Amino acid sequence: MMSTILRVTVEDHATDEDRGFLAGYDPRAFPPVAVTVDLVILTVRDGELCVLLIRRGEPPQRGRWALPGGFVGPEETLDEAATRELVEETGIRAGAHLEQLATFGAPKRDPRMRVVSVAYLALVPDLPTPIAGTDASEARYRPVAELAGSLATALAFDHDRILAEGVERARGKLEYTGLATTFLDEPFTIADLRRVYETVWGARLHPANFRRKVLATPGFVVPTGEKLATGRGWAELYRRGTTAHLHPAIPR
Amino acid sequence: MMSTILRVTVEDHATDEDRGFLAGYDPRAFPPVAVTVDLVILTVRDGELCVLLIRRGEPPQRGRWALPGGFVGPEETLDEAATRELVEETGIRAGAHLEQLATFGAPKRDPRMRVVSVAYLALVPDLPTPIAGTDASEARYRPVAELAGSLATALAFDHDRILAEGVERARGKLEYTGLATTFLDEPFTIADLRRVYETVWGARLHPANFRRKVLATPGFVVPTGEKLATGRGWAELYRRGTTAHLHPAIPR
DNA sequence: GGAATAGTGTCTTTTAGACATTATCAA
DNA sequence: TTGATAATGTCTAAAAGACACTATTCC
Repeated sequence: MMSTILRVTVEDHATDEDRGFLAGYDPRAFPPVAVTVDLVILTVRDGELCVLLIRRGEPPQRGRWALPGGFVGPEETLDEAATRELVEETGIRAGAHLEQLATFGAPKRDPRMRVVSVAYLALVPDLPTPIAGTDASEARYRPVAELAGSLATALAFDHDRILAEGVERARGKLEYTGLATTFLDEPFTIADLRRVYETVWGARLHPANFRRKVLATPGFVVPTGEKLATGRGWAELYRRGTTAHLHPAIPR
Repeated sequence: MMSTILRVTVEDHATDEDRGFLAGYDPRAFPPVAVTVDLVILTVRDGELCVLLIRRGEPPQRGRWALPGGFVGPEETLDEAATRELVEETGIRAGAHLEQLATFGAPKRDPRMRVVSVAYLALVPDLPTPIAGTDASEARYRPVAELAGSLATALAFDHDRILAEGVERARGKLEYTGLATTFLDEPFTIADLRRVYETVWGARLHPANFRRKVLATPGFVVPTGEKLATGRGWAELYRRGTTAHLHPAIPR
């Protein structure tokens, strides 16, 4: 699993025999394929789970909303390409979570040519303002609930399905990891964290039991010792912990 | 998530505007990339978790052990290519589980050219005898424990890492799905199922508690009503259920 | 003061973990 | 008969679910 900080190791696997063999090798014998990364960038904003979409400024599918993404450079690893796209689209350099989601490569998913897209899932705090790129006429966070199931709001290519897998992955990850904290700006309250779960899962959680579970999990959140007067009452403030695995999981 | 039975939907996303745009489009403008599928085919044999490996009969990396795999055909989806490879290598057509694992695309992972490999994970019963393909001089199930960490037994390319991710995915999946049954021939006993867990996890499980947990999970196993005199004592026989999700998970 | 939310404590239910006992079959 | 394993039942510990209650702050 890929973590917030990427460690990239590229090894050259060629042997001496290989190098002789490779002299007579023609890469163009293979049918042309392009490899891209597409990003499902999720955040929680105003009590809604939102995804960063761009409106396509050029054909194909001009004017349709789509997931941000782009081609993988000749010297880039997949993780590097995904990180680059995340920075380009959101400006975020730290505090986000990025992991490979799945790869989509149906023959006709892009009309231009065979395009194999490696999808990545990013969880980011609400802070960032999206940045419109050169090939995107517009970039916006849009609530996932607005997009679900409606033909009128269908995304370009097969991005509806990629988004659905990303959302499902994110929902599952909250159960057994501490990644919900990556949706929040620091510091945050236990209630903030609970609202993240409630938003992503679309379900109400019992405040007292949720609090007990979170605080009983070592490394999930770190108390700052400070208190915040917010709305009615007050609340203790926390920062992100270093949680790897929640055991047992938070019941959905 | 991909299940045992594949449902493949390929859609053409081209619009009218796209078709005009595509007339002036040159796919060869992109640097050559090949897309392959590599399979981590796991089974439990003689109390050991084993993976199907082939010995490479041609360069590059001739003579090294590697995961079975091959190029994705121009008209194939990724799932179709993985299914085809699984059938070619094992002869299995039903009863196995196949899911996409992760995609590996570091620039120099294959010395021939940029190769992006979509790895799949397959869980199969012990039945099959591996089939050596045209480009494989030999095919064998080899215990995963034999391969772990030893430089002398390192696999070709980055297949050690792919294997490691496959094994870790399989271990995790046993916790919260009923997929352990796909390692077994039907019918099987609860003890057989427990030995699958013990083998994959490398840990001893409490027989009585394991039995209670499995039988308390609806749809995990289906009793046949028959009993088998096996070794010391006797045991009731079961078939695979239709379990989707184990809740709560089986504690590792 | 009233309303809303944060935090604390406790009781019940469920499930895992551990263990004892019986049943069955092979050597 | 003895030993090994399958199956059953029971006790304990841990965790979730539910609920009552107090504390604090804004209106």
